[in-house]
Amino acid sequence: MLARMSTPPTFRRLPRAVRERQMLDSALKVFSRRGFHAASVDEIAEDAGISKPMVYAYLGTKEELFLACLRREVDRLMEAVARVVEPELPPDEQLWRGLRAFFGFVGAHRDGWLMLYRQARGQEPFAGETAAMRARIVVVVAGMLGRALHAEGREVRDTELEAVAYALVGATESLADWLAEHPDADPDKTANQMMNLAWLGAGQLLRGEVWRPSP
Amino acid sequence: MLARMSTPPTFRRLPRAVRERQMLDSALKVFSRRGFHAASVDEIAEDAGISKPMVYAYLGTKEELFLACLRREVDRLMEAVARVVEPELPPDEQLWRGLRAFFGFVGAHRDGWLMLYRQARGQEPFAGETAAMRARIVVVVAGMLGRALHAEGREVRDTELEAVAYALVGATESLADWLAEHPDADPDKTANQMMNLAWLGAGQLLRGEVWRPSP
DNA sequence: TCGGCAACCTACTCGTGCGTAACCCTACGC
DNA sequence: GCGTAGGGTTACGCACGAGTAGGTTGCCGA
Repeated sequence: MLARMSTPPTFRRLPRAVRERQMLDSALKVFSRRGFHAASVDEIAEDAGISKPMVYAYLGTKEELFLACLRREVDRLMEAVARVVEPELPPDEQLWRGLRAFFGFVGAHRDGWLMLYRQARGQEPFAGETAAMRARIVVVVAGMLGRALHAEGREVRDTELEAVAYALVGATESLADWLAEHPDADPDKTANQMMNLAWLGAGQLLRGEVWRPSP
Repeated sequence: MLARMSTPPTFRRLPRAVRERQMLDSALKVFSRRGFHAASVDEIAEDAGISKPMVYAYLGTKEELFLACLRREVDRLMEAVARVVEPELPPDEQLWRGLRAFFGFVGAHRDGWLMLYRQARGQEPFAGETAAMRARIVVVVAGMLGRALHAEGREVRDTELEAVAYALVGATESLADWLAEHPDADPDKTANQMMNLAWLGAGQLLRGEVWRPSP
């Protein structure tokens, strides 16, 4: 049985680099849906169209595979944002471009976003990786806000600034999550909504206006 | 070896209700740190000071145990918020009280928050449970904003309102997460910051002010 | 005081899934 | 044409952990 079909090289031997990409693609697909523990290396190998020992030969243990996959997504996301945010631009334009790139990435790479946001947090060996990424982003956002306010002649305490940045990053992630679950939604429109909330809301807040507890 | 110590009833037999509480407490502790899959029923049983078959006898399978644990935390959180948010209050006062209760809960029940936020999302059998809770909260927040704006004579499209509510819930969660990792921080102060961001930011935004893409 | 129920245990079975040993086969350089 | 390196496989060892069978002990009411 299984006599050779008329096209012998249907199951081609492929160079290592190509196979590694395929494996990482499959790993992303499976890990992002199931999470680290519920995913099995067998399933990833099958999805990639090769057998399990190849995965171990090329990418190492399951943990290393998850990390390689995670790092690739972190790099893709950071690179997509960094490419459009030029340092000479005014802060609001930087934020706007960054948000567009971010939501664009989430819209185009649902799995990558789920990997970063849903799976890599909490699971202990990997939580630090995303936490570090988040921290970098928070610092960048806080910097933008700080510079924008400085340009208007206002100074705000760093801890205050960082808390606002933290909240804005969270709001952005939340909308990204919403976007990931509404594939027909428009990333640019979402970016616009977030930009409004960030620029008007945080700006006015940091400018000194406050809501008073007892009316 | 291990001859009976001088205090025979040190390891007391306890009524079922008490044991179940202890088990759920231990389950929360272990699940919130390790996640569903990495946690073992043996570890939970050991932490609770009993043996594994007791867990199965009282709370059922591992999945049912996780669900019972999760539902208890959902109920606690919702109850803590519902207790202070009286429907007759003006919307801003409702939001303020709700935020205080929420951050208070997170500060006092770190594990409960991690269970809800980090572990129960993404892991497939349970994701729906927290998603439903989130959805309820988003609707409530959107309702508050809508009523507040209505009182000022403004109407905003429901989708717009929901997106803003989604972002605010995300911002709140993000600050809660920050709070959970800074045990010395003050929940009330965090609630105040979030209140400012929500009330000033979202309010002004929904009132019609926009940031324009090209300056 | 004595049955019996309910709390609790030890000691298994058995499936699942990571990681590997030991092999095959084809293309390409020489 | 032939050896070898590298792409590929099957089939297994082995550990860990969910879930259970079956027994033991203490408490409480009649």
